[in-house]
Amino acid sequence: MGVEGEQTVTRRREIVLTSAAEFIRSGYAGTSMSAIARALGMQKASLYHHFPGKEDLFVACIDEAFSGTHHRLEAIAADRGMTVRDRLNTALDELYDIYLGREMGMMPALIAEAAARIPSIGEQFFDGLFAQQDAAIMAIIDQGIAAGDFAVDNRKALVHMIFGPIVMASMSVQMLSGSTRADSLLPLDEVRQGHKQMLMAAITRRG
Amino acid sequence: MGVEGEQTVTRRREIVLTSAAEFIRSGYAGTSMSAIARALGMQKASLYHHFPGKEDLFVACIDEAFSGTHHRLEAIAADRGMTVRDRLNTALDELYDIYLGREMGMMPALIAEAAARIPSIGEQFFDGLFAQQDAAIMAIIDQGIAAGDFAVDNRKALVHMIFGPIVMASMSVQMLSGSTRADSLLPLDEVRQGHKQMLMAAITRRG
DNA sequence: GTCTATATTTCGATAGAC
DNA sequence: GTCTATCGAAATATAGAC
Repeated sequence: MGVEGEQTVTRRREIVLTSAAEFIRSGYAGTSMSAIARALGMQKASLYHHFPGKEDLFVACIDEAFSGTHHRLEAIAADRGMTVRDRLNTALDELYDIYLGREMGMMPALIAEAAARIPSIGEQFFDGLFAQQDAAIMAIIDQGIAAGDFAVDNRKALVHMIFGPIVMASMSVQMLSGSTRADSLLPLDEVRQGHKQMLMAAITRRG
Repeated sequence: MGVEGEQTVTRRREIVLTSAAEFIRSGYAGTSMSAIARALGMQKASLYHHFPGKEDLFVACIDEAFSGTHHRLEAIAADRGMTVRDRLNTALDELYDIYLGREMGMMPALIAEAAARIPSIGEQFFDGLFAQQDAAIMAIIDQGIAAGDFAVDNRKALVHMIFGPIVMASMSVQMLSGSTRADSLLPLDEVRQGHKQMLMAAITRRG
């Protein structure tokens, strides 16, 4: 691949990252192609040269947001230099860092919103990229079950108890983005530590 | 209050309920005043006779969605005909029925989206109507703590572990609204029962 | 690959008759 | 209280020069 090809890839990725930030802040319908072009410092027509339309650009944003996370979780699951409990703890920290650091927790809400306009998008990502993240986390928990450390009654519910509070924290951050009292109303570190501790307690095998 | 007044109240409530359903399905920016008027079988100009603008109509939808829930939870907390565990269990069922029955779990996502356009809305409802629901649930849990049945380390995290999975389930329903495999991909009853059991286990005092 | 200019539709909101 | 008609702005998307 030559220099031009690499630059094209970089440019495309730059567009996707900027677009994702705009979608996260203003929603799918609330983000215009003009606003994205403005944030990139380019003209709207130039944006349409890289992506055929708004829907395609949005799908690219979802792929970008979730594909990387999936692989990072799998790398943690494969790291046998840690105990299973440490692997799970590291994976949960990774999820919090990614979901809150880039406000990626708004993505499920965005997809739910866009699903009314782009029918295929909902099932495609619930059963695709979401399922991959679920599987990566559950793989670590299955390691703990095999080792006799963990016990899980309801796997589907556990997934919701892992991702639900993280997604809700991200939405709350967005909700309070214009508030000066955001830090006191939503103590993120406290919620994060408490969430991790309650999760660990919930799956730790007793006896 | 005369007949005309009552009809006006009813008409206003009818508009709010229909609007809320439209906002939930298509998002704040994605829902036009024309679409709401069409769903009501009236003209757009008639809609503007009842509400001065889209923002005011949206705020009315949020109030309608959350004010009733708050009072129903408080009624459960005050019912001493049940054990504390049964009160909490009933309150959680009430939350699931309301949040999933009317897809009210999309409201936090809607408010997060609208917060970028209506700056006051985020803090107002996080610190207002949300906080009232949190307090109503925590009041029941505090009854259990006082009775020696429950023990809670991190109250903020517990609130996220109660509402997070419910909100996420509601968003997933929206996400899969166009899917024929929704029931198998998202077994709502299974998730609900598992969530309740894990919550109960997490706050039950041991020893 | 980026630009200016524009086509077409839809948006929130209003005026005024009835 | 509901309607028809309409305004100005902004939306997605395209045409075509450079």
